[in-house]
Amino acid sequence: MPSGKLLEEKGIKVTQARKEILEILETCTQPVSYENIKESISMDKATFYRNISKFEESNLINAIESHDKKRYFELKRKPHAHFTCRVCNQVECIKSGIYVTLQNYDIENVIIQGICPSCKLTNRLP
Amino acid sequence: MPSGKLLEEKGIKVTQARKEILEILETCTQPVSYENIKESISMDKATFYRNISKFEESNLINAIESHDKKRYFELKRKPHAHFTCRVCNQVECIKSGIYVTLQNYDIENVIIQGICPSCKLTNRLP
DNA sequence: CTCTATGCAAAAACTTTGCAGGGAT
DNA sequence: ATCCCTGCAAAGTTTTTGCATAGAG
Repeated sequence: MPSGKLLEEKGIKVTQARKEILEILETCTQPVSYENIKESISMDKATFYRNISKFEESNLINAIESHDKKRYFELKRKPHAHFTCRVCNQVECIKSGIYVTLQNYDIENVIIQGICPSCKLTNRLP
Repeated sequence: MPSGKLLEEKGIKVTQARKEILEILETCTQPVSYENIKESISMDKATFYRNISKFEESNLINAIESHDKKRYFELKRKPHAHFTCRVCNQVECIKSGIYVTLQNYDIENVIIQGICPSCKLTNRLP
């Protein structure tokens, strides 16, 4: 979906900065931090974070906190879980069937922490 | 278990500060941040965090990142999941049966994010 | 005596805020 | 003209580091 449409649907004013952020998020298959994209986007960090906040309020994106104290963002699409590796700090989407329910709670995201296969194999241990 | 014993077992030198941290962690039923306990403990934050790092290396504790960008710590006891509320930011242990497995990954913790029953009821919405 | 732990102050890292200027309607 | 967005710089928050002193064995 064109990013302008997505914004209009949510009643968010369409600006260049907002379209750029959404286009990045639509392109990426994994959640990204500001650091990940600051090279490929011409935008001040204040603008980035202010717009991210707006997107969060409008329920457009998820934020995932990693061990490295950065926040990683993704478009809300199909619900799925995430894995964060405590060695390499990467955040990865886990599409395979993980279903969690908790009575009386609204569940918005599930984050699994541990060591990813690649770090296990190469013995990049903590 | 007396906190001194726990330290000896792990080959960590026993000090007053370390015993105090462990005693707090043994007392608390939910994960705590430095801010949670800084009133009830007479210890510099540098000492606190340095010892927390040591405990993490020795696999004595878990750390959970919350939406508020603080880290919450707990003794490693029986494996269990955690819930973090994105409204009140509290971290809560979930004892009920949540079992997650992922081939080739080492899973160390599961964090469920969303809105807790109390915030749902009182409509303390984001 | 030696080696590690502690406290204080300063640094670091990520995110947020204040403010003035710009754009869009 | 008004309202909100943007960029820059400065502030804020949590955690880490440097350094001198204190403490344990």
